[in-house]
This record gives sequence, C-alpha cells and structure tokens, in this order.
Amino acid sequence: MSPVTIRDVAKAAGVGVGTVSRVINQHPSVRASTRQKVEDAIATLDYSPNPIARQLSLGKTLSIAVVAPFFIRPSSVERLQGVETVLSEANYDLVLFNVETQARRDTLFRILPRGDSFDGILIVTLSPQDVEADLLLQVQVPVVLVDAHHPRLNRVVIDDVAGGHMATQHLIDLGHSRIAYISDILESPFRHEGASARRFQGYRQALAAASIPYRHEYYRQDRHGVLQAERLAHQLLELPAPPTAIFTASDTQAIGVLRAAEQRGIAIPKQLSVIGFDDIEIAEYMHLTTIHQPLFTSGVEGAQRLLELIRQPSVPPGRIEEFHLPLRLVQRQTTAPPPASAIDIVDDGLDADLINY
Amino acid sequence: MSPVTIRDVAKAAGVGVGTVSRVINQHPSVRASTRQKVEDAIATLDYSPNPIARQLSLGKTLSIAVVAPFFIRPSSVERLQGVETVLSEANYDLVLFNVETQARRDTLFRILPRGDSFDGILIVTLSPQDVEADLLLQVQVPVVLVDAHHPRLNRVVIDDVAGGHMATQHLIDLGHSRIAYISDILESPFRHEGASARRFQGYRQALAAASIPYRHEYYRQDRHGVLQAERLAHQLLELPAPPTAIFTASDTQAIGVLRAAEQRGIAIPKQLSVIGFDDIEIAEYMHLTTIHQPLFTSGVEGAQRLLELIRQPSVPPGRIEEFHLPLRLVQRQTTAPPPASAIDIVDDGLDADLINY
DNA sequence: CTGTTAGCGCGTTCAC
DNA sequence: GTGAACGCGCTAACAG
Repeated sequence: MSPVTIRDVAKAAGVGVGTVSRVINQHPSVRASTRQKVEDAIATLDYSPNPIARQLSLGKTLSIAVVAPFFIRPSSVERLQGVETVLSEANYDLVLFNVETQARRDTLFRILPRGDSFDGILIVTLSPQDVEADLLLQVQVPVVLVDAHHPRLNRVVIDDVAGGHMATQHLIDLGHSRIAYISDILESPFRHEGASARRFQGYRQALAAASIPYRHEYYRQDRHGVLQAERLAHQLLELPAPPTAIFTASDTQAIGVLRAAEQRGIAIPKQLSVIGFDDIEIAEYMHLTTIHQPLFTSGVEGAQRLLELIRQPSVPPGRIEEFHLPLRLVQRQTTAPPPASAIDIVDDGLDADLINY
Repeated sequence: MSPVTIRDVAKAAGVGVGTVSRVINQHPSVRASTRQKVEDAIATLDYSPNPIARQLSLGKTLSIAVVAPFFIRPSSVERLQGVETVLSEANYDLVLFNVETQARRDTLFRILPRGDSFDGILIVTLSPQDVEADLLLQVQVPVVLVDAHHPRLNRVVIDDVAGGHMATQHLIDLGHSRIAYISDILESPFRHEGASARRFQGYRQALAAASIPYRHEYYRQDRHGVLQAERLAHQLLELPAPPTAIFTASDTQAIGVLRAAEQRGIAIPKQLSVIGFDDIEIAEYMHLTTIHQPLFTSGVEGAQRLLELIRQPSVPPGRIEEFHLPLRLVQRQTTAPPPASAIDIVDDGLDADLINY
C-alpha cells in the first residue's frame, strides 16, 4: 500500500504540508534542520508524491504524446529511439499512439488536442490538414512535426525532392535509362501529403535533366508495405520492356522488389538495380543501396525542439521553424550498370507508351 | 484555449455540475431532455473533460506502463505491437519505458512501483529479482511479465528449453554433430535470468540424447547484438575443427553469424548451417531458418491478462498464472546437411577439448 | 431525477 | 521561515 500522502509526512515531521512541499521541490527557504526532519519522515514513511495530483495542481503532465505509424513504417521506430533518448533524459513520460488506419488517424487528430493531457505532441510521418492544425494551434499545445509538413507548424524534415533526385541520378550515372519508381499512394490515404510525392518530383527532375523521357508505365503505387511493393515489382518486370532499375520510396518497398526479383530468378544487381530510401537498419543487412536519412537524429531533433517550445512559452505568433536534415547516398550491393543486353532494347521500347515530361 | 470546465458547461446548460458529470459518464438516471441540453452546451462550448482531474478523482490513470529493451531486441517491438492493439482498443494510454542499460533497468524497477501513476505494468524480456518483485507486490499494482519469469508474478512465456531442443534437434536431424551455440550473456547483466540459458539447456539435452558430446569451445556468449555475434562467429569459424552448424539464441545474433560467414566467403547453407530463434520479421526476408514464437500474440495475451487483473481486484493471494505459447520450427534457407568434407573430420576433432555432458 | 458538497493530493499564495 | 487555507477539474455521495 502506498496511500501515504503529503499530509502524513507533514504530521510525522511535525510541520505543515507547505513545508513538506517546499522540501520536495528544492525550495531554498527552508531551514536546514526542519528540512532534515522532513526528509527523515519521507524516508521512514517511504513517501513519494502522487504525480497525478501534482499535475492537476501544476497544470502540467510531464508527459508528451508521440503519434506515428510505428508498425507499418520501420523508420518510425528508429525515429522513436531518438525521441525516447531525449525524453527519458528530460524525465518526460512518452505516451505512444500508433496509427494504422485512416480512421484511427482522424480520431487521434481530433482527440489529442483536447484536454491538457500532454505538455506537447510529436507527430511523425503524418501531416495534419488545415483544420487539424487549427485545432492544435487553438489549444496552444506545443507541437513538432517530424518527417511531416504543415506551414504553420514547427517541423524537422529532409529535402525529399533532392533525395528523389539523388537516387535517380545514381541510377542514371550507372548508365540506366529504364528507371521505374514504386511508391505508396501519392494521394495519400493517410493524408501524408507525401514525402513519396516529393521524391517522385525529384525522380522526374533527374530524368528530365538527363533527357530521359518519363514513362508512365514505369510508375506504380500502392499502399505501403513489402507485399504490395512485391506485386508492383512483378507488374513492372512483366512489361514488354521492363525497367533495368527500380527506385522505391522506402526501403520496405525495396525489400518487396528484391523478393519479386528473387522469385523470378532475376539477379541483383546484374540484371536489375534496386535503390531504396531511408536506410533503416535492415537495409544494411540486405546490402541494399539506398538514400540515407538521419532517422535517429530526426527523433532527437524533434524532441529537443518540442522541449524548447514547452519551456519557453513563446508569444502566440511564434516563429515557425523548418529544420532540415542532410541526405546521402549509401551504395551497397543492389545497384550496378544495366546488363549489356538491356541497353540495346532501350531505343525500341521508348516509342510506345511514352510521355514527355 | 481550452480552459472550459465542467462548471462552464453546467452554467451554460443551466444545470449542476453533477448532472453534467452524469451525462459525460453515461449515467442512466438523467432525463432525456436535460441530457440533450447538456450535450448541446458541451457541443457549443466544445468542452471535453480534463483527464488529469478525472484521474485524481477516480484514483485511476487509465494508462499502463510498458517496460522493455525495445531498441536492442527487435522482438520487443513486435510484442509491443500486440500490446498496443489491445490497449488502444481498451482506451488505455501506453507509456513507454525503454531499457538499454543495467542502470536504467534498476532505476525503473525502483521508480515504477511508486506513485499511482499507472493502473498496471507490463514488463517484457526483463525478469525482476526477488526484492523488485516484492516492491511490485507490495504496492499492489497489477503486473504481467511477458517473456520473463518470476514465481510470484503472472506471466506469458514459452518453453525455452523445448525451443533450444527443437533447434538443435533440427540440426542433428540434418546430420550435423559439430553444432555451436551463440547466446547473450547467461549470467545476464540485464538480470534476464535467461531465456538464453534455458535454450542452452535444450541444446545440451538434444546433444546428449543424440550421444553427441558437448564441446565447451562450441559455446560462446557476449552482449546481445549483431556485431557481438558476428565476432563470436568469427572465433568459432577459426577453430581447428569449426562447427558445421550454429544455433543462436536470437535471430539478431543469427544475422551476425550470417555476416561473419559472408565475410569469410563461407556459403550458407552449403558449408555452414545457421538457425536462429524468435522469427522476427526480418528473418523471413533473410531466409533464416529459425524457431518461431508468437511475438505479436505474446503482447496481446500479456495486455489482456493485465487488463483482467486490473478489472477484477482479486484478493491479494491471487492465483499466479503462467501462460504458455507454442513454438514451431520454420525451415528456410540457412540450414542443410553438413558438407561431405566436414563429416570425415568429425571423429578426429572430437577427442580434443571434449567435455562430456 | 438533480443540485450541492466533500474530497482526490499537491502547489501556492497569505498572513504570522 | 513556516503553517493554514484555497484551488486545480472532476466524481461520488447525499440531500432534496
């Protein structure tokens, strides 16, 4: 049993509750001798303050909500790790809110701003819509977006367009011209308003810059996941003029492509190059070439910014900041020059089904 | 701003706070007409109850703590997924406590039982010591262990001995006799008091049953992790009579072995068989043969049991339950019969450095 | 059925 | 320097 309250301690120490409170909160104005008495009482009674009551009184909760599609995006977990490091060190509780469906996403955006349950909210890989952002802004709760966007919310992001460009350029540099792109749904059922869409832009820009026409048939999308990407890869590989390289919007999807290739007996990277995005831990084990983004760091930065926001209650306008993280190509073993046999076919295939950028 | 309280609603609806509270909590005894008035007021004021205040009043927190070595054990994350599913559906907040060091582990076990911050605690892959269990029992907080043990605490577990036996037997059935075992430290710096140790037992039992002498040099341990296992594998592979098969206490460690083999140009499974344990998601992508345990399900079961415990305040003695989950071998592409060349060497190597079981 | 009041445990004025 | 009283927002028990 632990229903020993501050009052019990006060009684035991022969002082008032106010004094006990001061001792607990390191308040200077307490005589050393009485402080000692109180501390003794605390020790013998094995007292510890009730956090809930403290919260109610203080109006703070010392806990922050972290919202993300954790289990369908391995990258979220790596970001979470960064968040956890910062939060636990700052003695904040981390309350996890996982999102897997559209419904859940909407519910959370409606519920989270309510009540004063959290001192701050960290939203990962989920971009709020205007009305949702309004709600957040309205209740004045500190919010930071990680890998997500909204013009009126602070955020930690990367340059997705540049990333898409970088990946595609790598393939072009290797000699590829039949380059496909697989991504999750751009119209974003998750209203992510997508990183994938911006990477797609980078992809098209790189293609255009190299005078490689954009082929609509080389672009495929589906819900995010290994299996979905695997299916899309099969479609791509069955094309009359299949791509010699595939760029995917995430490493998870790249794994799907790798699986499809394996099932078809297509050698990687000899016959097909694959490049992913994110550089999640597993990418290394699978020797996947990919675009590295600082996942752990994004969590750290996001959490730190949130803590800053919480500590300095800036005036309502509060300057919105967009913090950019660097990207870099990590070349491993899934990309190589296209097979000689494929290069010949290039010109043939180009005429049909071709859309200029 | 959202400092609209229950009192504001009462005033606006022209009723007392008690009535508003009843409406909120679905209490039956409220006339439909007044209920309507209150609901209107709630809607126009956009009111929502302050959870903290509610908690203080109720003496409940509607949140449960989940403690685990999340980021060093991918299996924890998969278990977490099951936990999250149950908890979010039951409307409980999930507060995450990550453990990476011995110090953090000890702190958590000391802090967590304090205060009435959580309605329940779920401890994953971390076994409390007797004094720690005492504390937990003393404060009467509902606790469930998942993949962890303590005689006086409810738990969801697997039969690790059987699992170790199963893995080893598979190797024996394939014709191996030079079978090594890699695990994390059995004396457990994390005081896990080990699944790894029990799997080790199963390993030795299977060996003994097949009349294969136990060779101490074939057993290696180090902190849990890919890199550590990779180093251990190198040691094993440099032995005069290297093993033809390696059983690891976790898939994470198996990956380390795979990497070591790759670095040495050893073909898997032709020249070396590898079998892991857990069947984490990545195991499938890497074609790893392993012992499958229901990770997601363990989280679901653990969370459900915890919720039961919370709902039915059983008398202090409360029957302790141990819930067992099934195991099964998942054969993929990292195990095969030993190479013919190795079979000859077997008898030679056996004489030296040999310890009978 | 419904308004009123007494806590829940703690932080924080205020006077002393 | 320290004790007493009030308030945080809500629920529950008690009158009416």
